[in-house]
Order: sequence, then C-alpha cells, then structure tokens
Amino acid sequence: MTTAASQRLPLSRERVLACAVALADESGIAALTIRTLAQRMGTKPMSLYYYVANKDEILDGIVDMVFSEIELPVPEGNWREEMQLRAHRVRSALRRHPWAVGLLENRSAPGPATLRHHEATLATLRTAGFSVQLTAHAYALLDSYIYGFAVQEAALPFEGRDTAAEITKPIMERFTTGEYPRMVEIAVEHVLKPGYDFGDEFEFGLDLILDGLSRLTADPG
Amino acid sequence: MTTAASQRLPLSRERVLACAVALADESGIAALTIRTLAQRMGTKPMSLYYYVANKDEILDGIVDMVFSEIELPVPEGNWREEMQLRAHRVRSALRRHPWAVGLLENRSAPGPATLRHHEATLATLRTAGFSVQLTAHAYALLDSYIYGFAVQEAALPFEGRDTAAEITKPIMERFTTGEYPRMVEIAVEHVLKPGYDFGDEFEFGLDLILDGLSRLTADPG
DNA sequence: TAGCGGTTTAGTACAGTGTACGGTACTGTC
DNA sequence: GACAGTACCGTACACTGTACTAAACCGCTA
Repeated sequence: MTTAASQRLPLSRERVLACAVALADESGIAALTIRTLAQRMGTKPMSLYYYVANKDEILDGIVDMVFSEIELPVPEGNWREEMQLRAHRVRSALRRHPWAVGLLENRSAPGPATLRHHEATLATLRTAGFSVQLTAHAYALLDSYIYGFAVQEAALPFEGRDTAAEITKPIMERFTTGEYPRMVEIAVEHVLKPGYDFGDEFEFGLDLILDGLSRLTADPG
Repeated sequence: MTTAASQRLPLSRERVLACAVALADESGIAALTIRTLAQRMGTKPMSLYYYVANKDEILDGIVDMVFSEIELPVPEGNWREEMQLRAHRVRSALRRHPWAVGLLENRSAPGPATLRHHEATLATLRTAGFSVQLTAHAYALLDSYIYGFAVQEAALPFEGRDTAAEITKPIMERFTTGEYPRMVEIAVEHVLKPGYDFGDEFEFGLDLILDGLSRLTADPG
C-alpha cells in the first residue's frame, strides 16, 4: 500500500536547490527559509539537512544553479559576438533571478558551474588574442557593468516597457517644484516617453565597452 | 544627582543612524540588529523605535548616509574630470561601507542626500552639453560600472595590495591539474604578481568608458 | 522469519530576530 | 495640583536557523 508520503518525489540535493531557486524567484530571497522550503517540498525542516550542510550551502548552491543556466561562450567564435551574447545571457539570468546578484557579494566559494563559466569566458578572450593583462582588465570591466546593471535593474520599482511611466509619474509630479530639475527633465523627456524600458539602456553601455575593447586589440592607431 | 544613564548622550535619529553605520562597518550588515544597536548605544531595543519607524527605515537611512559622505560634482567643471572624480568618490565610499551596494537593490525610496547626488551628477552632464538621452545612457553606464565593481570588490576574500597572493595561491595550486587552465594563467601571470591590487582595475574600465563618452560628444567623425 | 546497521525522516527545543502593545518616568503649562 | 506631551523601556509573540534525539524505513545476513 502506498501512502501519500511515499508517492512524493524523493528528496535530493538537486531537488532541494531547484526548489530553493523557484521559491526565491516567486517570493524573494527573504522568503527562502528552511521551513517554507521544507513545506513546499512536502517534508519537514530538518530533513533538508541531510542533503545540505546548512543554509549557506543552499545559498552557494542556488548561485551556482543560476550560472549553470547560462550557455557558455565558445572560444573559437568571434570574440565580440561571443562577449555580447554572453553579456545578454548573464543579464537575462540575473533578471530571471534578481536575488542572485545580491548573493554574489556575500558568497565567496564559487561552484563548478560558476568556474566553468569563468573559464570559458577567459578562454574566449585569450583565444582571440587578448593578452593576459588585457583579459583581466576586460573581464573585470564587462562583469562590473553586467552586475551593476543588474543591481540597478533590481532596485527599480518597475519592470519592463512602459511600466516606468505609471510608477514614476506621480512621484515626479511632486518634484516639479524645482529642487531636482534635472531629474525631472530626464524623467519627463526620457523615462516617461512611451515605449521606454530601462533594459534598453544595457545595449548602449555594452556597445561602448566592446567598441573600446576592440580599439585596444585591433586598432593600429 | 546624575546617574550613569543620564550622562549618556541623548538619543536622536542622527545618532541612531550614525551608530548603525559604524556597527555595519565594523561587524557587517548581518550584525546590525535592533538589539545589538541598542546595546551599543546604551539603551534598550524598543527605545530606538521612537526615532525610526522600523528596521527598514534604518536601512534606508544608512544608505542615504553613505551618499551624504560623497562630495558632489560641480556642474560648471570639466565634465570628464568631474565624472572621474565622482566615480572614485563613490567607489571609495562603497569600499568604506561594503554593505551599501547590497542594500541598493532592495531599498527603493532614495533619501535626500541620494537625490542631491543624482541631481548634481545629471546637472554636470547636461551642463557639459550632453543631450537628455545621452545623459541617461551615460549615467546608467557609469553607475552600473561603479556599482558592479563594488559588488566584485565586496565578493573578494582579500582586500588591498598583495593580499590576493596569499589567499589565492593555495587555491590555485589545487587547480593546476588542468581543468581551469585559463583561470590559473590569469592567477599566476596577473593576480599573483607582486603589487597586484584588484582595485587598480577600476581605472582601466573607467578610462575606457569616459573615452567612449568623449567620442560621442565632441568627435566630429 | 528475525535481527541488524546504515539511511532517511521527524519531533522537540533553544537562542536569536523584528516589533506590537502597554506601560513609566520626566518636563512644561495651565 | 491636574494634565498633556516627550522620551524611554519591559514583556510578549511569531518567526528564524539548527542542534539534539528519536523513530521509521531499507536491504541485508542468518
């Protein structure tokens, strides 16, 4: 005779982490507690500790899961295209999982997927002829831009095209009395324009950075 | 007759926030609890609630305090110098208070110092002749880079010149067996070199970005 | 079939968190 | 002397991560 409990999928580290990611996506990283996670998986809190040492290991694990979702760049490809693709993939992963960038600064031990990702990215730049030094510079620059963009995007109270206007307009109207004229100007003439999406700003900076890097590799003068 | 308690400085919102900043600096943002904060100030937890509505208001408040430490750019100055100076000032503030960038993505309501900072920065770009659109692009790009760099800097297990070598060397030696050759290469030929400081990477990206922006404003062809 | 040892799941308990609620002292005004 | 407002605090509650303990289940040998 099979009880209801026995029909439930068996626990596993994979399932714990996958469930943790889903929970964080739906309800925010603050809602990711051992108890809610256990409840969601149809088990009791302490059962999870058989698969993970502690909560920190869960946090490390879900960061690595985010990286595992990101397709790797191919070192033999055109470096600029590969880096542009990679940037967009990382950004979209960080938009799907807005909590991830917040964990990046706390967690120190990178997981295997994270290491593979870094390795593939570095290989692409080196294979394209970037010197070791320039590779380090370029990688720090690109990731800073991507992570920082994700931070700003996560901080926005709105998301997606045109939604900025609804949120921002009433706020801005309080400011029209002069203390912050430049912010109002940006809002009225840029952010509140129909079709505006902060995400579109990403391409501008990315192109500028990639242009700059191109100049440092190919340009003879 | 004055008791020991009466000699204590009177509480105030300012003092609560300043103490919260100091506590977070010394022991990390996780150690910033109502109880430890109260103890540090020589009071009881609930006394703080007379000056702040809740802990979120404290977090909002200390983010704004960080911005209040940053000297404002002057709109009449040379935009490139002003932006370079500002970038370094923001970065050093975020290095003094590594928890700040982590709060940025959660808190939505910017405080007065934050608003003044944004206003002065936008004014500098607009005064220099940047169009509204280009100003928005440039600001998103610059802040993304600065914030993202701070995220990476906060994630590093080491800090400052030459300390990277001590930490990284034993880790890298485990990797020399081939799975991550490019990472090892970067480590050995760049990070482990004497005098290395990740912070130095900041200037490279900043210059590249400012160069790119210059080209978009002045360059005739 | 009985018993055993390792694997997996649960129950209970504890210290620490934010903060709601209801006080208590002190100060100034009438 | 009565009253109101300011500043501060004690207690209590629901929630957190997780240590410790016990129970159930499993494939196995005898």
